Amino acid sequence: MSAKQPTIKEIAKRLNISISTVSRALHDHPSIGLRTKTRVKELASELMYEPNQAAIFFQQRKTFTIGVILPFLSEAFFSAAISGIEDVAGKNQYTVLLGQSRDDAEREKQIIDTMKKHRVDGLLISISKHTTSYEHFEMLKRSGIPLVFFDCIPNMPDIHYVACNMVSGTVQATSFLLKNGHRVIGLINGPEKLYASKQRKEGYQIAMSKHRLKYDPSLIVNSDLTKESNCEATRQLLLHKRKVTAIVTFNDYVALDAMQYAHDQNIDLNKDLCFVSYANLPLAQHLKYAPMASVEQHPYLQGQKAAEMLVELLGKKEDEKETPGSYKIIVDSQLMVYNI
Amino acid sequence: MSAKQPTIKEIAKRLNISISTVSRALHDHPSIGLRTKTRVKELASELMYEPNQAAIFFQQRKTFTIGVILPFLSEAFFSAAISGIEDVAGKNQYTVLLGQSRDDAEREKQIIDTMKKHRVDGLLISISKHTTSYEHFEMLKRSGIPLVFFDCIPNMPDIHYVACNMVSGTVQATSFLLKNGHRVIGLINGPEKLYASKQRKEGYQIAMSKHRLKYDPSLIVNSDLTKESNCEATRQLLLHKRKVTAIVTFNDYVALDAMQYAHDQNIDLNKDLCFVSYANLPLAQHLKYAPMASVEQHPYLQGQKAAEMLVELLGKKEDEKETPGSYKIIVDSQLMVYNI
DNA sequence: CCGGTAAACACAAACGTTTGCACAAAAAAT
DNA sequence: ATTTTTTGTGCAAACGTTTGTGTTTACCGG
Repeated sequence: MSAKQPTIKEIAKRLNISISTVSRALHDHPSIGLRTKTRVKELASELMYEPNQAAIFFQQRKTFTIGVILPFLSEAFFSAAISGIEDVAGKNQYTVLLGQSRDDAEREKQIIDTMKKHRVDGLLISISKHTTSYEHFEMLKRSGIPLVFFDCIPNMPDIHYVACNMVSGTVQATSFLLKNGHRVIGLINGPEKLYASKQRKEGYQIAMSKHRLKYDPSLIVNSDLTKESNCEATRQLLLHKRKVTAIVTFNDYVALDAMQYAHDQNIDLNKDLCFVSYANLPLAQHLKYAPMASVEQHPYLQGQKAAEMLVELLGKKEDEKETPGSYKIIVDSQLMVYNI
Repeated sequence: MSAKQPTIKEIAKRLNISISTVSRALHDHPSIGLRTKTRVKELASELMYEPNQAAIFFQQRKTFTIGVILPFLSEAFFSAAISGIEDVAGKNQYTVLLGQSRDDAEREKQIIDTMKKHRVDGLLISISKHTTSYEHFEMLKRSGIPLVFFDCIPNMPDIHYVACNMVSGTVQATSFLLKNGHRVIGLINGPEKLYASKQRKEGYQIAMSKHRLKYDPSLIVNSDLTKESNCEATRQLLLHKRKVTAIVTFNDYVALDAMQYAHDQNIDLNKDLCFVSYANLPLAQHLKYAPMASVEQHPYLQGQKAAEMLVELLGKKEDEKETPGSYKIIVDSQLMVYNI
């Protein structure tokens, strides 16, 4: 059946010309006569010749492959982000190698190894929330593999990244509640050490001071984002000495747990207790209890930007001169208010 | 900085031995003395030598890469499936190249081309719902690239695939409603030509005849799965001359639209009108109106099985002898009843 | 008619690895 | 002491391309 793939050599032999001539003919090299060019091209398409990319990758020391490592594709944010990545990758002749870390630092490291083995040209990473050591990232940098972080970025100097401005998003979210008359607003934040958590906290504080309200640290509770932890955090806020009338949650999933918990405590949602969160889940309209508003983080856009950045880095790699600076892009977040 | 990757040649030179010896030493070839073996290995790890996979891929005519093409990662089903795929791929030293067809036949074809260019060893495909021509699949087969379909499979002879038995799932779903006293049950099905639709229809009929009820074709309506179409289908069923008290829907997303529409018509859900569907969305518990039950299709398992099948095919490829038969695996579906 | 130039092509090296085969030295068998 | 076997290495080809540097032929102006 499948007569093994014809090679450039085969074509050369049949046409009684040299391999190099065939190669150049196929690439429209100027130093090849029109006659031979057409002869070569005709035979090539007749034999259904396709260049052996493996050989080319090898020869050019480039695989035209970019690795993408992220925690979970099941999170809407990431599946949207990877679509953005895929699109710009495809436009630039790159293809994407996928790896899910499942929020496991060990797995993440392992995936990085595999990707390195596979000689990806560059890497796009949203780090797992349990990644504490950045050794493997440094290692990659040392091997000269360009790295662009997105969404969840490590606390390292001189890295390229695109992230979302969660500060402004949180200011918007909190201000929205303040404008609606709420004065005692809780914040269920993520793990304390997470950069994303810091930003939310900062945004919360800014919004408060903007409205000349004094910042009450006890209104912020941290959750490790498990269902239990989310409920516990909600419980704490509900038990707060001041009557909390609104809560900003780390993301929509946290909001769901919190709202369910509150509902189970016979609290009238979106009346006695309002929620605002992050992510803008696509199913929001179908949810039993949806938050009043959610901060859109434009995952597709972030994916696009990150991929574009990487492609650019890969391009300039040829110039050999590494510009010492690092690229940073901050995508603005945006509060989406639901009218239910 | 990054002194360019050390090669096997470099090691050979430093140790004053031949390249082949180094290669064999690193592979624990029996014909290499213990002394040299350790010497080689020590220097290798000292230089942080890593084999150039690109060269190896080229040399072995194998990339240890499998391509995965599916419609949308944003659908929970597929993100679960790809996790299964990734897991078994990783266990077998394969890595996965991703492509989303977005239910666009043209895109699908293009992705296949790219993957072929990248010389993937094999392909895992869930075809787009708009794919009508199977020419590109045939072409792949002719080039000797093993192909395994999963979930959404084309109507072609001699293909390898793993799919879910939607017939039995539908029998279960319909029987569940019948047992709960419903007698006039509607079915909002997908596009008529889809294999998945045929199976659901068949299951519906079987359940009916099992319960000695006569099959009423007008109780089955087709939808193209857009929101409008879903609502229109619901409308038709609600206007049916017989009073429909339960509806089986093509999947959870259809159910959501249908339930919303019904609710807007002031119908008391899960009382005057019950729903059962497919997919078992993870967010089901948080939904405003969830179906009473949903058929679980075990996407992770399907992904696993499909990947395992492909890996096996890739393994036996070496024996060159193509066994003419084709592999088929049918995963059983299972009705999950929610207790709300 | 000669030197020069341009056009069209061929040669060969290189990319890094694996692997069949040949070969030497040492060990074992005769 | 000679032959055979074992053990350890080296040589070189092969995988399919690209590309720098020759080499040939033909044409041109002078």
